[in-house]
Amino acid sequence: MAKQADSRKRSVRGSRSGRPIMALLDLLGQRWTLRILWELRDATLTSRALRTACDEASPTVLQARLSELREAGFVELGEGGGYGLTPLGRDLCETFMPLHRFAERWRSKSGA
Amino acid sequence: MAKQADSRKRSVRGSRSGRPIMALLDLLGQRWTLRILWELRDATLTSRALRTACDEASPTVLQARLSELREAGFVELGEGGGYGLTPLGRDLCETFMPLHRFAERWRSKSGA
DNA sequence: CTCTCTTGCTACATTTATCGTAGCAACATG
DNA sequence: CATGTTGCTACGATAAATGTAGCAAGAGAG
Repeated sequence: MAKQADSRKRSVRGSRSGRPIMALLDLLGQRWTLRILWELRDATLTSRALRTACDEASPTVLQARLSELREAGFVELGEGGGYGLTPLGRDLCETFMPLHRFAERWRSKSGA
Repeated sequence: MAKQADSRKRSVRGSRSGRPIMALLDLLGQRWTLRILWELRDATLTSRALRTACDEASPTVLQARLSELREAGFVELGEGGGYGLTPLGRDLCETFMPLHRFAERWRSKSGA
């Protein structure tokens, strides 16, 4: 039940414009994808630990996302078990790490 | 049919951890949210122009996302019509603008 | 006023994605 | 052998997205 051969060319769903930014936006715009990358940002987690970290999300989606992220080359399954970011995945994580700071600023805008 | 009073406190769905980064990740992790922000990054678009830009996504979801993004304070509807980014929204866009560069690098990793 | 075109926005039936529970085989420890 | 991990999957129930159609309000033309 292989999902797709290459998520860099054949985009995740919807917009198949060919532009890599769209494929990336599509991939990240799926539920739990951003969250998974975030939780893996500085730790290697087993599938079950990841599930716990992700608010007990259903393993069905988690596995699906994990497969896509592995295909994309962002996440890998270590030999002794446990998921972790690849160098490329870590690079991607760095890219939207400023989101954390922004989120704090965002709350203070009107949330109290 | 107001969705929620404040997406900074009452998270979009699923994970209600209270941490603003989670609320933000949840909001951005919904279909079309990232895309909408991206398409609005340097242009004010009417709802229909946005729909065209977003690969003819259904107006139902687009309106829903637009409402959420307006509540979040990222997007606003101009007086003469047309959606645009607020200063805060522009700020958020800047945050993941490096994603574009990353996407290009990503493709070149093994895509050809 | 009427006809036309655009704006933002919505209804509703169909399709797709996600949830939640349960369970599998493989491997290890005792 | 039993117990407890690991990654991963099946499947019915529920929530979300799609696609088509259409609404009221406003602007401009005749």
